[in-house]
Amino acid sequence: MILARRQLRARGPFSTGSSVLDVSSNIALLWFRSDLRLDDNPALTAAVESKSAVVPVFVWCPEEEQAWAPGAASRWWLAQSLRDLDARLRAAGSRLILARGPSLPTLLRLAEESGANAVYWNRRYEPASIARDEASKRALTDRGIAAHSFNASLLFEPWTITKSDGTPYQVFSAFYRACLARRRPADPLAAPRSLPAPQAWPLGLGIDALALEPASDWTAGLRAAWTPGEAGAADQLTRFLDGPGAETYEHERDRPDHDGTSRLSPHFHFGEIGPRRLWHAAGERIEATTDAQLHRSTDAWLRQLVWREFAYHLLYWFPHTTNAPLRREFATLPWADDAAHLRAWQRGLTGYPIVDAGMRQLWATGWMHNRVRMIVASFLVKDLLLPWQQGSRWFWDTLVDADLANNTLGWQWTAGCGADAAPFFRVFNPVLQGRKFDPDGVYVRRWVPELAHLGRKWIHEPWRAPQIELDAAGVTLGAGYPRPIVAHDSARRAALTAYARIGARGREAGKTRGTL
DNA sequence: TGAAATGTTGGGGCG
DNA sequence: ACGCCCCAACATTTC
Repeated sequence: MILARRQLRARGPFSTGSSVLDVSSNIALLWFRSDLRLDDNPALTAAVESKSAVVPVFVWCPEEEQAWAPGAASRWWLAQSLRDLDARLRAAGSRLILARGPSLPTLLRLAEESGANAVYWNRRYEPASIARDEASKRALTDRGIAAHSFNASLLFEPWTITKSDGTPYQVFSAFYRACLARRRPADPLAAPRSLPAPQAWPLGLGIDALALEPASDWTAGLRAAWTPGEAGAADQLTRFLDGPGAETYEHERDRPDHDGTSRLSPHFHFGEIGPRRLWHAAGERIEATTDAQLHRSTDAWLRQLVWREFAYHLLYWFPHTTNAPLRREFATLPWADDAAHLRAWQRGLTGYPIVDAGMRQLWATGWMHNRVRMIVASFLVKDLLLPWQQGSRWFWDTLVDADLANNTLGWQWTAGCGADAAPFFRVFNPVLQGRKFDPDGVYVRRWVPELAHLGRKWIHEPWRAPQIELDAAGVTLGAGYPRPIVAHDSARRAALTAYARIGARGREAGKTRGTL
């Protein structure tokens, strides 16, 4: 701390930074990855407390994510978030050094240039990241550079929660109970006021050199919808905790026509806010009130937070599930191969208004309401019988909150092929779901302007509307707005038939195993 | 975090 | 008044 203050003073307006008194000459790299915040950042706090000068670095290397390099929307967010992080670091007397990967050689170069003898980072849990980080830790240590890693992004790291026989949980409710039975997560750490700067900064790139943002600017919708960065995350949390949605979250979160969700998912993905901060805020709220509904609502969103933990748990223990079903027998399901159907789904031209509204919200804003994600996912997998991997790939490329663990869990849940998955016979009816969760059609009209003048009675099934109503609303089915690309009732029956065959095979296999 | 099919019940119209 | 039928509303089962 003393060192920090001394250096801050030395970095006054007339200082070049080279006159800093340097006693110990300990220098630490702080390797930012998906923890783009100063608040509750254990690696950052540890680096500062180690009495080292701190060199914050971010290394861009999508190749190391293997098949799952960030998509365009995610890269846009990353660029904004890195700018924000750099600004916050500058306010604390530091700055962010940007570099292009591969990570390990880049860290070694930066360590050499800055004279660092330690690297601090917060752990990631994707299979490729784990392998990369373990190799990096070994290589750094071999070269006499200390490597320290921490947990910033989970309440409970995946290997700390197992059943009594040591195997991972595969059922959410049991996992949830096990989490609640734990000692409560540590309190969040405060952001350091200042970061001790080194005498000289290593060479870094400008953000444009990382080419994160698209060449042609289609990001107006993203910019209108989001404020990436730590302050944006904090604002969003405040809005959510204090806003009218807070006490009614339990039900409001299912209403895409309202604003009842936290909309924190992209902030979470990039680590602009951590789960301990949210857990802590929830705890304070529960202690401060006796309102039963507020309790239930708070429980409901902590439950959502634990779903996120469950997703990381599953990804850690079953890393192949990003591409292949956890329940192997689902690989043999007779999936369709229909490029036109896939394209109609992607573009929001299926003829089912709630599905199309969701897909267009995704395309325009990089985000989709969670209830609608379930509806469009069910439609792709059950109505179109297209492989869930095609859906997860599209979400990956278009979501600003694209997250390997959450995306994998969500799609395997929908397809019924994952841990604690939806039962195969659960097929969402897009008309009923629309009526139930967007009863006035406000959400549909917002994202499907062709239907803007259609009344609430037919808004979720325009193909059944009397011609006179369609004319009055200026809707021309088949031209302005498509007719349904499949009939839901027959599509549903076809899916049940296909899935039932898998079910029979699964039971057969189970019987066989049982007799062995 | 579903929906359809099927079963049950009870009120009211009506002969 | 009574029994029969219809059917809405709700409950249960099934996919």
